[in-house]
Amino acid sequence: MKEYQPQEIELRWQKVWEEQGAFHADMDPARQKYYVLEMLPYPSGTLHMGHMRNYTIGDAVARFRRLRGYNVIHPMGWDSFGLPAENAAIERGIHPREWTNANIAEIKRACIRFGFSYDWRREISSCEPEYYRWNQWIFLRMLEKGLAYRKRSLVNWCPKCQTVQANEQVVNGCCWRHEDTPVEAKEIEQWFLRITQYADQLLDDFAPIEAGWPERVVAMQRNWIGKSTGARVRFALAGTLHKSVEVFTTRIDTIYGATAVILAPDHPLLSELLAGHAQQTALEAEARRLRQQGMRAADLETAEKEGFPTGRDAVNPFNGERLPIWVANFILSGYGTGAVMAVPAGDQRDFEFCKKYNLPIRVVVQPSGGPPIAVETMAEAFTGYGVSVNSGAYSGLTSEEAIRRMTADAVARGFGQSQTIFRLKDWGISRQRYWGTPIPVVHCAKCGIVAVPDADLPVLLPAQVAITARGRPPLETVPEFVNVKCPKCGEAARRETDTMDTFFDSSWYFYRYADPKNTRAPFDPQITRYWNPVDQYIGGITHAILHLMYARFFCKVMRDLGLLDHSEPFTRLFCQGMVLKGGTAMSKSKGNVVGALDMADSYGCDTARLYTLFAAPPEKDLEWNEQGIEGCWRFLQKAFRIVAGNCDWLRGAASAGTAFDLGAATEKEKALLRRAHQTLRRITSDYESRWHFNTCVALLMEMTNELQSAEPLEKNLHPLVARQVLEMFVLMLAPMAPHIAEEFWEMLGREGGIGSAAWPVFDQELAREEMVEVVLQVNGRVRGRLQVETGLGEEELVRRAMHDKKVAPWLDGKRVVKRIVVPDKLVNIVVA
RNA sequence: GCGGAAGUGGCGGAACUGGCAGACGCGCAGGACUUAGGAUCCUGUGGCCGAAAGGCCGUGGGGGUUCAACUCCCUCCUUCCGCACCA
Repeated sequence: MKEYQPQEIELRWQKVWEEQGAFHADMDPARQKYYVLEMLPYPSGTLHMGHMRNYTIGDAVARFRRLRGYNVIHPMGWDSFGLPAENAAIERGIHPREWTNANIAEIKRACIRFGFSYDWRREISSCEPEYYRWNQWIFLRMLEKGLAYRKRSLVNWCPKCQTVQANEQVVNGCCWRHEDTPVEAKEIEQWFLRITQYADQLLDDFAPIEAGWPERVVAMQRNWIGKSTGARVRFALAGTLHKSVEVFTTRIDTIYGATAVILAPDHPLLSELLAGHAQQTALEAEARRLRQQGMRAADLETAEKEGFPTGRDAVNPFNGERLPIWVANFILSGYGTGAVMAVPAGDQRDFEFCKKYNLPIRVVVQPSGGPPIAVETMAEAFTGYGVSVNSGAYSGLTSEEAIRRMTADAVARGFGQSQTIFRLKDWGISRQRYWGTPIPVVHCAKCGIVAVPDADLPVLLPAQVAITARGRPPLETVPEFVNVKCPKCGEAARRETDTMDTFFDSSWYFYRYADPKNTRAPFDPQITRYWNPVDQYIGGITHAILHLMYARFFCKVMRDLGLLDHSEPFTRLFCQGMVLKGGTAMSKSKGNVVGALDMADSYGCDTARLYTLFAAPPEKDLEWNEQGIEGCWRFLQKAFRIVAGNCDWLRGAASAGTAFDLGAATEKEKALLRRAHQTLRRITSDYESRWHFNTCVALLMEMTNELQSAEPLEKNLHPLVARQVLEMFVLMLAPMAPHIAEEFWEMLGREGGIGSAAWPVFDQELAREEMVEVVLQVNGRVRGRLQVETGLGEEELVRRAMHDKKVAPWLDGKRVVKRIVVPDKLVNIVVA
């Protein structure tokens, strides 16, 4: 008998698949499409089971959908621009392209070795001009629409990356790549994308797809966008005629309780307010200190609220009261107007600040119901809604009503307006580094910023550049790149030397997969109309905000450009858990990496794939256990022995051609058919919707155990029964362990490969149990069990239950109060 | 503080709309086959009491609803993740 030689089997089938183009998918309007996508990887050096888990899940889904008859597109490509390549280049003295392409080759080799069913004809690599020219094209369309613009502003500068990072790329005040290095505030002129213009859509468009997304991702994005509705109110500057300071508030109803106005330390009005102050210089220095403090976001939690009075007053527009204007470290210049009205009784931060500096506190909202609040005994602010008090004509109104009326009055009297603000800010995409897409504009002394004409795209990234990490764009050092003629006036001009954030590249790549070779457009809208949106996207939670929000933004922009007819790029999103070793995520630096190719060498990739699916449900973290994988290895061994031991007689019996009469089936035959169809029912729903691959594997293990106990099959089973059961088993196994499944299929004498097979058809009749075990309870406790024929009537069930010899003693001398019957499952007799 | 997820044997985890808690696998124990086994097969494996039959307890703690609760409600505790002075 043949032995299970996974490496041999796997390499053979991988070759067959490649020769047949088994995973090539082409547009076919007659067939229903299914787009499965795993987040495209950044080709860094290390490759471990953590990566492979992501692709294994996607591959199981893709292969299952193919068996179900869908036209499945399942592409793979490379997010190949980016800093690590450039840093590696600096360290090793090789070109980023060389480093990147070597890594791509390595990952691709592993993907092929794991048998992932990608359509490699659609492979893309974002560092190739064929791809990034369309980044430039899209950028120019955004420029035309006013969605890309240039502005000077404070940005997050990572000293290690020597470049700017977007707000989304700053984690705990540090760069997402260097979590131990705080970003610095730097004022710099750079390119922004107006993502804020889509803030409302980014929130609202979740509604139809939300069910298919992990809750926490939706919650995180909502949180990040941070919509807040309130009012902008203008406070006149006391002692001036027309000067004023504006605040934003969500609680205009508490304005009678305002006892100060507080500005951010870098509020633009501050220098003017301090002009002429006796301690002007000292206070300006103090403001600078507070501002620096604000940048260290990491220790904000413990940061004490600090501030100082400017000596100037503002006038409450509602009652004319003069309020001192303060400066404080906890007011953020980038949010709202960079200034607030301090209402200590109604806001905990204001409360703490006013307590510390002995500013007055005035209660203006009383909770409706419950004891009234008194200033003297107040331990914390009351931030809830209630009833307005001490608020002039508005006293007695509910908070909601007061907000409505006071906002309306502020508008009518000309010192306020209702306003919605967002925490989300525009996306800064300029990077002062080399290995990225050149931004296709020219700076002309005469014409200003001039777009590179479409006909001149791509603006090629020069190959020969001296890359050093010194904080200036490396492209500046290439005269033949920088010095150009202005496309408009023809005079000498300078080319833009910043490159794009690589998140630009990955914001639309899933459209390019649909039409990867297009030389006239990023993609043909006719083709993306068929393939997109992505039906199932799979990737790590790390991109919950970053990539996933940018991609949603791009989708909406491209829709408005007339390129797409949908508003959301990913109908369903799945975030897989990490693979851990020793409790932490695998990483080269921690030395706890389980190499993908090592696993393929020692167990074969089918076992490795099966184990990653079996050891934990896919959304949970998975602790890699060397002993655990043995179980999957044994399972495949066992399955192999069963198929190999029976394929000869089965193939011989195939020509017999007799029909099988179910009526004449033995108990063993019926039991196996029943098991097969029951397994099919459960596994189909587990593959389709629940994604509990761990239970899929468990079900197949049970089926194998049952087959094994029916050995010798030749003696115990009619060949048609054995064949049906084995073939069902093979097809159900195929999405998870595709190579051994192909081998089985062939061993069983089936031709054309699993690619031409269809998912088995469920047979209700065969799945039906003839006998069931009914649990007998007395007062809810199990006291006995009963074998009965399926569908037995309630009356009869109760009768048999009460006469059961184990149940009867518990009923003895008791009065039966109630009888509960769940047909085919349980009888519960309640006695008193 | 706000938002999200989760607490089940020695371990990873099952239990679908309230109906047998612990499927499947790992590990462990015993046995079979064997020169040998780290191969394979069989049996057992939540805790306590008991020779056994059987009984009692048991899904983070406490309370509740129900004939019946891992599942629903209240409350508390713990862990993980995200955001964090957002006005």
